[in-house]
Amino acid sequence: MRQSALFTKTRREAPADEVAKNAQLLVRAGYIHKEMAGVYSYLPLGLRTLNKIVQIIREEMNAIGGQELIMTALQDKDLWSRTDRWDDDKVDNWFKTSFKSGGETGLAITHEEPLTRIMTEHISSYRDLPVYAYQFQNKFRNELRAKSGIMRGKEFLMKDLYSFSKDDAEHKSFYDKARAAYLKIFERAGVGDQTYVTFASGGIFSEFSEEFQTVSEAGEDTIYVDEEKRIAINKEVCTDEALAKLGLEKEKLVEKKAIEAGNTFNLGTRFSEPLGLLYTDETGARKPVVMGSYGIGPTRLMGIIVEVLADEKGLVWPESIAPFAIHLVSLGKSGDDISRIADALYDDLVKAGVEVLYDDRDVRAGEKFAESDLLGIPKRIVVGKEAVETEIFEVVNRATGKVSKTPRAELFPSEGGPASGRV
RNA sequence: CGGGGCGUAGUAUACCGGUAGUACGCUUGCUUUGGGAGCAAUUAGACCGAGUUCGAUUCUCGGCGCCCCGACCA
Repeated sequence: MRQSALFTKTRREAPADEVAKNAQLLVRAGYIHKEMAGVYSYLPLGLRTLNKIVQIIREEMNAIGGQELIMTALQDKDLWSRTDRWDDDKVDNWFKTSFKSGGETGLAITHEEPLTRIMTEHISSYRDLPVYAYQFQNKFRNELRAKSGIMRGKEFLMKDLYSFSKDDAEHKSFYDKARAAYLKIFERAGVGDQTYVTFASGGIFSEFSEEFQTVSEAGEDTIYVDEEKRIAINKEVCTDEALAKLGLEKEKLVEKKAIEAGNTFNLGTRFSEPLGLLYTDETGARKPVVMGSYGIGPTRLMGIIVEVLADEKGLVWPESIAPFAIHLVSLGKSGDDISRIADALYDDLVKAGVEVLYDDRDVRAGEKFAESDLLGIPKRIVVGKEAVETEIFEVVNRATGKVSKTPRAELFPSEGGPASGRV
């Protein structure tokens, strides 16, 4: 895309009402717009980035047998009353509203109840199990205090997958697959090294749940990490008893600040029993379905990646989730030789299937470079006088700052091998 | 929800009981052209309501909104 056609602008100064690094940089770079406290819109660059994250998650969920659907935001009060999760005493962060025709509704905080009910129409025999279903959907949580930019909002995108299994053994087998898939997602999103499976409170469902915690100073949680085993335990549940149960030694643990990037729960029959999700087994006996739920917030993950990878110049995206693979920066003026070379390179890169943001504006070089750094696209190709004379282009790696001189032909994805710059 | 702070141009900020200044941006002209350049001109502003006062953007109260600490965080 030509940058001259991009409607968003960058800002030199951070907004006065944001303290979190992720929100400051994303607003400055024009990726997001703050609508209200804890409520953000995703502008073209932000949406492209978010969609990359969503697609990685989708691929990994599909790979373990997940089937994608989408449920409603508006929720049925009666349904939630049946699992005792409607009253504000029980769940205090509902956004509730009413129908003009009478009766209450609420905006979904999560989707165990509606999906369990849906499954009662589709699961009746052991032959129908297991089933794995997931969605990407905006969740609404009426937080008393939104904070940390896009990492803890009142409206945010969530990937939630639910598993429906015959028994604990079948559930456990899938649960382990889901854990592995989650680790792969964080790996692909560029924060694998910093992300640990972390034992945490299971809330009202189970003794423990597993959180996926990404180490960062911006984190709200404190975890104790065992670097060797690459697992951690949340401070909230870190007792001698828990450590013994998990086989962790106190001396080997290192305290870190971390952000919860994902969470998986063993739900057992907490929802299937009250909502009547039963199946008939081989012997003709009626049994409740064993459930699990698995959440990752793509918008939060986007914030985490900013927190972990950004530097003093601005955003730094891994290739896998950057809004564009290449930032092509022309230092020419429209109509001159430099511009013609840059235009031709842009056209050829697009034809080759490379996602390019082309800074074709008549703006000074310094401003273009500063903006390019802020936007955080992994590779910058600079077209200056040298390129006109030699067909050799300057390629700058945003993360490392390394500059390399590259002949035109090598700017294109190679046949067969790993495509450089291709996404 | 407890405590604290703050609302001034598109953005970031300053001063003041006598209707507001700066920087960036925007628009225009000239210069400049590999790290947010320079000069000049232009454009544009006191969250809402009530009160005190001759006069309120400034003081008081209420509302709304935003931020921070804590609590909370299926």
